[in-house]
Amino acid sequence: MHKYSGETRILVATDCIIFGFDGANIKLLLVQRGLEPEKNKWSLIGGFIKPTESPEDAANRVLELRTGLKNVYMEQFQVFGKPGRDPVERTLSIAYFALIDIHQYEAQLSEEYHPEWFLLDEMPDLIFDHNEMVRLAKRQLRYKAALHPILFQLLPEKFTIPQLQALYEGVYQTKFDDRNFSRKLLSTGLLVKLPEKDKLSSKKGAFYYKLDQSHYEENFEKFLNLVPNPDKFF
Amino acid sequence: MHKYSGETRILVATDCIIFGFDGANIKLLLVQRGLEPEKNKWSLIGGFIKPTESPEDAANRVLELRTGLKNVYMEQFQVFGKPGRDPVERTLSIAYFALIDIHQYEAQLSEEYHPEWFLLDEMPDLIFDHNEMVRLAKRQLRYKAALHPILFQLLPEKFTIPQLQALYEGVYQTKFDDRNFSRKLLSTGLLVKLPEKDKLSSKKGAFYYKLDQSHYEENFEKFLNLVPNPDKFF
DNA sequence: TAAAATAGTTGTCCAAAGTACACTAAATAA
DNA sequence: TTATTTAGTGTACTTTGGACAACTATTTTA
Repeated sequence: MHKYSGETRILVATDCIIFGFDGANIKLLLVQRGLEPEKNKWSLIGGFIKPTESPEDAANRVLELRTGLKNVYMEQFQVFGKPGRDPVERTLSIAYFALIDIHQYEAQLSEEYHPEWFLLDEMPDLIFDHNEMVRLAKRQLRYKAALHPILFQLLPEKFTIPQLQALYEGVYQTKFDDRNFSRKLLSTGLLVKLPEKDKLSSKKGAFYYKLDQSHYEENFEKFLNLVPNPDKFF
Repeated sequence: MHKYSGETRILVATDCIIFGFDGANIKLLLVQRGLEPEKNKWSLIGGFIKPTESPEDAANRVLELRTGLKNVYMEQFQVFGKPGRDPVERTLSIAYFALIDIHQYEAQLSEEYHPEWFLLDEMPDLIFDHNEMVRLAKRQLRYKAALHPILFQLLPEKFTIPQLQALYEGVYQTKFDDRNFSRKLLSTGLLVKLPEKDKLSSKKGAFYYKLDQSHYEENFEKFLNLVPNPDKFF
């Protein structure tokens, strides 16, 4: 089974930084660690890679196991591998980040592991180097969202322009000009206007939009500029 | 020593996609694999992680061991971890990409492992999934170089504007307008003009420039736009 | 019925950046 | 001295980005 001789095999885990949006705030999904050391301390959702699965498969399996979540937008983020990062044993972690619409997945959240959503500025201290992972993932989210339309992954299928703007404003912790924002947004051609309105959040009501899926996929790699002066936020 | 029980430890390697520039062409540094299977077939520079070193340390150690190269610009790129990617044994590879000035490091290249530089379009077939790694790294290079001034890492300390332009044209396989290119470039404030000229490549001679190092480091994260319509190249 | 709140459109002004192309400058070679 | 080659600047036009004003529309509440 060990065919390359003289080399050391090490434990490899995946950890997932899960960003969610509930329509008003951006949150992070955490669980309480189930084993010693640091049992019951808060942590990212993670677990070890099995011999027959790819890291992507592992990340998805662990995510479903611990939270019940499936078919979630996820991308490989970064490897954390300093010796000593896990005090128990040398462990390498492949970090992923995921973006989800909190309401859409609310029902699925696992009873067994009771994961909880935390506001970004009300987060508990995390185990190991997970605080650092989160810090870097937040930065990465701002970076990538300034270039590509990934934040749509945080919204329900139908959403309003004010909702989308609130989301961007949450990510960048700033206000954008409504008029310029909606003008830019509509000019991308990414959105399809629906006949219905959302009447909950305002008196007038805001029209729902959905993504033009094929246009979205074709243009995902193209640069977008919904965020003014993005580099000042990193 | 194994403290988390019931989990499988796996081999972890680093592989490095090393881009070099010799003043005219972009090349890739490859070595011939020293062990079975696929012995003597061309491969990226890689090796296994030792128990006490971080992945970054491993990548640097392996790079120095196999090529003699030290203090090279390197960044973490992507993990390749599909089971079966190495037919011998499950191996996970953390891929890095490195950028170097070929002439600067020419003397250091290891005799023992005789690595060789290949033009991108004259590359031999590589072992395992290394062809795919190279394909993705080329794409990543184009992506990142469109946003940040990383290509300077491929040039000697003193370089001319025409050299730099040739480099960009090599990366994007296209021609840029000389006049606009140099004007954009100089307006970044990244360059310091030197009193000497390079008289080798032209009659008039082109002034040497060097990087304003502190300005470079401060602005590394800022977006730059030396490449017109960058997204058409991905 | 009027005031208030939010959604959404349009327009204007200004600055900065992108692009095309003509031109000048410096050195060498014939 | 003149032609040639390559380096680098200038100029004119267009496009885009961003700040902000004005106005309309729709519904609720006082």
